[in-house]
Amino acid sequence: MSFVNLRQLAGELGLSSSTVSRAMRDSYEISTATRERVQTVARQLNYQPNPFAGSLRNNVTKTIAVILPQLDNHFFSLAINGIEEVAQQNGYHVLIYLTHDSGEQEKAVTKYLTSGRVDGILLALASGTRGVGHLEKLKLLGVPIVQFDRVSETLRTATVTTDDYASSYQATEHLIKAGCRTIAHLLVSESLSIGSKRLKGYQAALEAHRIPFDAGLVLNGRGSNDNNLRRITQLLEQRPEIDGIFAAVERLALSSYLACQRLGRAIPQDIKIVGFSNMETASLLAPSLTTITQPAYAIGKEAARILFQAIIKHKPVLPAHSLELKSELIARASTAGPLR
Amino acid sequence: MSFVNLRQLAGELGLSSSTVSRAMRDSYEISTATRERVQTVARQLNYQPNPFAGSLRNNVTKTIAVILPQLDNHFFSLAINGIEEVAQQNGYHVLIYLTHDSGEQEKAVTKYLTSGRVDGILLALASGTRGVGHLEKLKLLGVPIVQFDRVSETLRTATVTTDDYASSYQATEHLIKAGCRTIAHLLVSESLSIGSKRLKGYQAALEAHRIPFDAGLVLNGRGSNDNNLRRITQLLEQRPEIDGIFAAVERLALSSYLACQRLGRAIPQDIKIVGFSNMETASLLAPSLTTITQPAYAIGKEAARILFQAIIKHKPVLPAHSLELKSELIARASTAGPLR
DNA sequence: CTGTTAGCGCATTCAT
DNA sequence: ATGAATGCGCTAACAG
Repeated sequence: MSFVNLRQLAGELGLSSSTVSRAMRDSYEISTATRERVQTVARQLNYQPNPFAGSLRNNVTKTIAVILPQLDNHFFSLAINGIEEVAQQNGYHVLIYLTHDSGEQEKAVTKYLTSGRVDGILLALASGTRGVGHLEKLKLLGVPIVQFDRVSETLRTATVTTDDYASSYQATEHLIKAGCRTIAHLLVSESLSIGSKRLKGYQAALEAHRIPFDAGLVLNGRGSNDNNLRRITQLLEQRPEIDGIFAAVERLALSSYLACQRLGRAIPQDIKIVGFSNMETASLLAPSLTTITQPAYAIGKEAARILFQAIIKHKPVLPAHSLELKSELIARASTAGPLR
Repeated sequence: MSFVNLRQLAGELGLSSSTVSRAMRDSYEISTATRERVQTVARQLNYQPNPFAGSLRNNVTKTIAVILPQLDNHFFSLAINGIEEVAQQNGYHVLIYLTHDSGEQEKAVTKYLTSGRVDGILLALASGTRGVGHLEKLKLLGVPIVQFDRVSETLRTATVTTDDYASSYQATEHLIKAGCRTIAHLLVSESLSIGSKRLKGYQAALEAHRIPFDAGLVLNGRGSNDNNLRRITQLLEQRPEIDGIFAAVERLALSSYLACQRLGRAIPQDIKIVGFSNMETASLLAPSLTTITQPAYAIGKEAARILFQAIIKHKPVLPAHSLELKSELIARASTAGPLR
């Protein structure tokens, strides 16, 4: 597909292909004169080395894979921005795979990758994943993996996460201090690390403030947004004493916001909401929504950075390289101008 | 990197590598017995063909590239969802590149791709792009390109877009019929196809309703969100007679929404806003915001589909294959419950 | 400093 | 129906 290959270029120059190869790679054993001549002609002929020949030869693909549940989520969009930037800096290419939170799809994707297609993997676990055998296999094959945000506890790799426990504790405490006594928790899949950690932070804050934990206030937000909206509305109707909501992910925060609007529950006078959200504008559009914002961009960057260090140094990514970044609780003083 | 290659597998089976190769590809000249034996053992040994050897041999990469301005935008996130789905269906891998709307970055990316790294390209043009020479070169090399959403008029390829002109006309007319007489237009880069088409739709609607066009009401929304917010606020202060806003992209719609809030302009009583937005929840969070929603997911799917047809049939992607999909104007009856 | 040669893993002739 | 030989484009070991 390239117009000209190494041999043709060498022919044009009256040199052997190995000399040209070396000249192109700035080898020390090539005279400056020939190197420059080679590179000039290469540019003229628009020579581009075939990346697959190189990969075949060197077992280096200059490519990483990013495996994600979805993209309809601000966290992941921002994370990819960070990943892609670091990848470009390192001269790497980024393959993207979406699992739609299905364990099966995740397995299928990892299977593609057992062929040595990539030098490393960045992974945010699907909520539908049960075992991690497919990932262990990849590790065994020597493919470095760095997990971010949604990580498996059993798979021993470096991880980049946020302070899920601490920020959830803080969020719940924020509600308690604002006077809430009956606080619902909208959960992501419990099998997900972020799910259980955020739940634990919520429970711990309740306990610290001597509020009994009530499992009936915990709603597992699976399924479509519409479905969640319905179920949240139901919960709020059944338990009218609820005066606070802590939502563990963006879409549940928004759904609960809508549910309150529809039920005519004034926010934040009548009921208060705190939710994880990385949508820059969400907290602005919904001024009464207090948000926990994760440094999504930084998480992507750091995860990629850790991965590249492992790739370049040919060292495994150890759990010890893990990082936990801080989220930010943004409590808006709902001071927006008149609306409606 | 794979544990076992074709030769080793052949050795294990007591066959030649060529037989095994044929058996794996279901060649007709292999007995059913051996074929099944081969495939069983291959599965047991977890044989995965080296994709680069295949690419080198066949000039087929099973990979496409998606080049985008950003990802901090709902349209592109959704589009990728569609693209990735179609790619998976066709057994293809997806490389992603972000240009951050810089023409230079776009050039750099296309340069990578002149090496035959991909079988085809899906492109949403950077607003910073001036010439399309870099893309012409790719076309010349025989790499099929399908443009979507932000397309160049000069580069002759298939495009997948929405009815930018018609929906902008409709949006503007919606405002006029709602009683607006002084309608501001918040524009994306004029050099972008979507920019000029949406502007023209706006102008045509004004003209049809005998409202003179006033260039002072057109604001070119470049730069950061904060910067845009400031400039929009300024415009609204300088021209208090403005009673309608038509925003050509999501982030400008949100910024204008915020600007109105801050200035204490009641929406929609005092001032009405219509904006392009693909954020499912935006129009819900901001019930008084009327939105034009593009079928982003479908656009991604269609663009990918057109590309794969070209790739599979080894035919060029002609402009004749272009598609224009319909957007949807969602005028919310602002019936949300009490808020604040 | 430069050329010759071999081999990465696979698919595909061409033989048998 | 199967095997032997060749080459895709490149790099590196081994000469000189």
